[in-house]
Amino acid sequence: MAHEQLRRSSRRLTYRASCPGNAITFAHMNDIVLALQQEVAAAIAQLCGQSIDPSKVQINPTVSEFKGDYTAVLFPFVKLAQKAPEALGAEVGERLLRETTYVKSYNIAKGFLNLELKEHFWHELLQEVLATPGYGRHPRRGECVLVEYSSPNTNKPLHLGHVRNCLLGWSCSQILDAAGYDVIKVQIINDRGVAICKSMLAWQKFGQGRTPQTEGLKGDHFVGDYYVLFEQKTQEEYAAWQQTPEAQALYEAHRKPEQSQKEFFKEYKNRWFNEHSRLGAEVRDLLLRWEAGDPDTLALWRQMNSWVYEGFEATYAQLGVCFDKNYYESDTYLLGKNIVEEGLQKGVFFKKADGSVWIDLSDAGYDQKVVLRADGTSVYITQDMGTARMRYEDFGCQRMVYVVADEQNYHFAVLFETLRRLGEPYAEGLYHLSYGLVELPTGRMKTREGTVVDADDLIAEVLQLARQQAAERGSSIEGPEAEENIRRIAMGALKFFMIRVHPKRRMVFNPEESVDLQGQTGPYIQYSWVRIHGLMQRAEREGIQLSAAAQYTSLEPQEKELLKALREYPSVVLTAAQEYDPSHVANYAYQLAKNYHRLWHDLPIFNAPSPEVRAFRLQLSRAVAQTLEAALHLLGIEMPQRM
RNA sequence: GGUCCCGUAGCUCAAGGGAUAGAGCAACUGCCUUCUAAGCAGUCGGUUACAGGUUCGAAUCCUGUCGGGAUCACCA
Repeated sequence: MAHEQLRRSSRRLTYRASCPGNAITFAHMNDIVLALQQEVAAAIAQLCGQSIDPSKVQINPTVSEFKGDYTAVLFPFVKLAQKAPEALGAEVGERLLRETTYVKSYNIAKGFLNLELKEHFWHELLQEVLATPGYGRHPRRGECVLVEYSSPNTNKPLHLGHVRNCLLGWSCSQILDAAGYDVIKVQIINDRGVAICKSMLAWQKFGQGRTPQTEGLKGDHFVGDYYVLFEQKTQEEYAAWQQTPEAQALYEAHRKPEQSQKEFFKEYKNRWFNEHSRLGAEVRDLLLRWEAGDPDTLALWRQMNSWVYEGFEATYAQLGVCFDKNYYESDTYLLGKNIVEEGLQKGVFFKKADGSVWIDLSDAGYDQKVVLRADGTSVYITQDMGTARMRYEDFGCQRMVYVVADEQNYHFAVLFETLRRLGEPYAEGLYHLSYGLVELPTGRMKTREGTVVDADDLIAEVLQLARQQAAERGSSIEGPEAEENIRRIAMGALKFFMIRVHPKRRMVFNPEESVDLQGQTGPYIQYSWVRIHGLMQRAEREGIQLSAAAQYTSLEPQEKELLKALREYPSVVLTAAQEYDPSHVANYAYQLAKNYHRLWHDLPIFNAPSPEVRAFRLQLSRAVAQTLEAALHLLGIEMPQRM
């Protein structure tokens, strides 16, 4: 099957249009940016005599070249206030000094009003982070979101593309959960059709009763091997057929000018398979028997699929993903016909002379699409309509997210538009989380060329790399704990590598270089956590009191940077949820870890010059560790105890 | 050909319309007798594909051009 990952969207369904949650912008209380926005808006409003929307006031962290912590951008208001930027800044700055309890000083550079905050603000911020259980998690909204991801075929093992799909789907689910939604995770398993019949037939003919157990193979690989074997045998049959007089005659009769025999037969293969191949005929026969419910065929089908599921479960367990419900194409492939009937009655669909049913989306920039064949059987989109409604009936989710590669953008655009015209109640909440294919440096992965990167192989390789690096470092721990640490590091590296790039981007994976463990990586972030973990253990051992922290008054820039980063976390989660984009969380965690590594290097923590500085830095470290752990948890990355 | 997506350092990627476009990798150079060097710091590397436009301000928004990809099945 040409498309391993059966599913797809369009950006025309923008978040804003489809997401009612967008209106709720929860931020934790006393947020400094919200407060500054309001104060600045009020100050400008007073100056120019008309009300200003606080959300239009842009507040940024001050760039390092200037003195200050946060900067209000005043350019947009100079015309309104009819003052020079500097004068406007001075008036707003003075008012902030007067009216607020937290602004210590200000300075103006062009239209930028740089604000320096008083020390007590930083202490309060730190205490709030520490005192908020699940800091960064948002209140429950009582709204349900269903996320579909993975969507495997049962004729072969999972590959690199599925890994990206699973990691995106999982992290997106975690992020939506943290943003306050009730998330249902599902997969649709493509368990029927020609592909699995090929594996079945090959096993029947050549398997000689072998099983995954007798061969010592994972079930999905075992079944996949028969799929490959089928393709090999077919190729052999085709090669032999090409030598026959019948084939030669066809070539002479139908060749295009200048077309070589090789090119001709390459093009002719599908037709040959359908019209001449003995194996092709047998597969079609098997599929017919499956559809007729032949008991032997169904028994074989169940047997082979159960082998595959065992294998999938093992891979999912390695990836740390799971599902609340599985949907099977064998259950859903006949669905949607009643919807077609409704659509005809509503006049959304129309019937052609041959009896096939269509929808005309040309006014929306799409084509006419068939939704039911002339013989009354379903097509892909019919099933998807049926499945969508089934899910809505199962869970009542107003929003459903499909994590599917971008090659299916058109399909999902059409599906969503169709459901909208049918007036389905969840239609506005449909979203296709469309991600770019993972490519190799040589281009797209191709089954036929044997360039598919297998998921299990990939995981094994990264594990091996992490093990090797741990050995080189002369790890201080051994046994099961060491192995668990290595597993977390390896998977952390793999997951961060896949998630940190924007979903929509195609990404290139170079198996030669594998996955880095240094630099901008998962282990880099884990390492900063491990450092803190070590400090905390020591603090506990030595019974260090942390209550003196508030006595510390002259904060270092490195400390403020960390606190500013901590403040951002809840809004990062929200943005990631709104945009269905886990890469925001990944890049945030990296920034936070980077800031911490710098502080670690620049400033003594345990050996700080005074007990209150030590207490403050330990508390700050704890807040960073807590936030890093929470952020990585959203990506499915666990922390090793030691590195 | 129509539609959609993408084009940022040699490579892999960041950057809510905001100040001098940032990281990592690769190459070179420093830093372990102080909390773990899977770390830190430095050097090198950019006309953000190109041309216009909008704006106080554009990698970001608009138009066009060029380049890459996907898709345009009564396949799933």
